[in-house]
Amino acid sequence: MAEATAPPTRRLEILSAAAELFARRGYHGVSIGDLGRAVGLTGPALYRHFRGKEALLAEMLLDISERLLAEGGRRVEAAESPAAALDALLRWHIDFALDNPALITVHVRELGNVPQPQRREIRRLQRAYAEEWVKVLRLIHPESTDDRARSATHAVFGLLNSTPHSTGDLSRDAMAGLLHAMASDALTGAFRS
Amino acid sequence: MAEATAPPTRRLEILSAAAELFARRGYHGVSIGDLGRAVGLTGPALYRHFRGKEALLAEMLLDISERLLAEGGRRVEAAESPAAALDALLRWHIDFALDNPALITVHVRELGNVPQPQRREIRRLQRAYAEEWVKVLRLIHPESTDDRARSATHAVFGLLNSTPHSTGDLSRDAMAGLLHAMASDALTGAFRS
DNA sequence: GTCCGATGTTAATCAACGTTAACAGCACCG
DNA sequence: CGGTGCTGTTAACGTTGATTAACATCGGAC
Repeated sequence: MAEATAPPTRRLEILSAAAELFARRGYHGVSIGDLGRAVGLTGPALYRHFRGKEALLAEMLLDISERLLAEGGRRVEAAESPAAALDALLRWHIDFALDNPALITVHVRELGNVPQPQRREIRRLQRAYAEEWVKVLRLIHPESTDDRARSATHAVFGLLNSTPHSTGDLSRDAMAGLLHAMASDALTGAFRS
Repeated sequence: MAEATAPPTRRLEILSAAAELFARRGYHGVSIGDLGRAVGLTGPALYRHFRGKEALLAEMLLDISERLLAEGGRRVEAAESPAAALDALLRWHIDFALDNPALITVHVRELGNVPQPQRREIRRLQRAYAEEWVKVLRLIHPESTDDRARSATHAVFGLLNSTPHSTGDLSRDAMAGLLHAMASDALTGAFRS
């Protein structure tokens, strides 16, 4: 009873459905059976594609962290000034959050459920991504401190990542503009002594 | 083997420990046994104080929502101008978040695990609290829209509630000041057309 | 045409969990 | 004193869940 189409799309299809379910009900609130059903399979079928539930989550978070860091770093390097770099980071993060609300939610909430070997690596990537922001902020505000820049960065992440909880009152473009304006101003406010 | 002290403190003690555990590992990641152990009891002992695990969570979220709304409303009424009201809301929310990081985390993440009769009530309270912010923002920016004010409010909640994820680089006072500055500026940025 | 690897399925296993039952000590009231 | 709640405990129950085993199908390589 295999589907006519059995491409390597399956893994991605499962990851995508899992992101949605994990975001809505939490990692422990979703069973392997739920996951399978979401893509038209039975639970055990997932073991043909992933080592287990934890491995699935780990791969999901690893992928998100890598994408955030890679593209973030790319845009910073391409920028011609610290201010432009910050703007590029802002736009990248906003686009990612608006395009992948479920991924952002899981990324923020479920790290604690990833087993240790991979948990470390994900944390490393998350930290490296945050440090991109810190680095740029320190170039713009050399008179401040790393600690302040780090706290401001996390606060802005909180602001931008809150998107998934917004019930979509605004259009995507309006929301992107709003978040950009708010985050920009928050970041200048963070360094006004 | 009852403790010498068996005051009604027990309920609060359990709720407090539960908040900490739920915040760290998520509702489904904490067992009744874990909960009991955290206060020096066995799992089944909890049923002397709560109807069940869901009821415990419900009571916790209900209490948080009520406190946020009650004190928020009080401060708004006591304020002499919309600007002062906004400032009061800001300070109240920041104080609450910094003093109760675990509660804030659970409040944001675990609504979905509350069973239906009480879920509705909690949502109602959360909405009412957010509408306090919206109301004040609309007084300050009558030319804007409710939708915009609502989205801005949720974004600011995200910013302020991100505190628990900050690894405490700054002192409490420094953090409070930083959050206040960032949120204030974010909210003016939200309405600059 | 046959064989094989990839991809499914159903049935079985084993642990964990929420909850309830049965029982015990303690404080306090008469 | 004797009883009666209140608050614990341990043992037992039933369910659910992750994982594995055993078995089926299909498409393509030879």
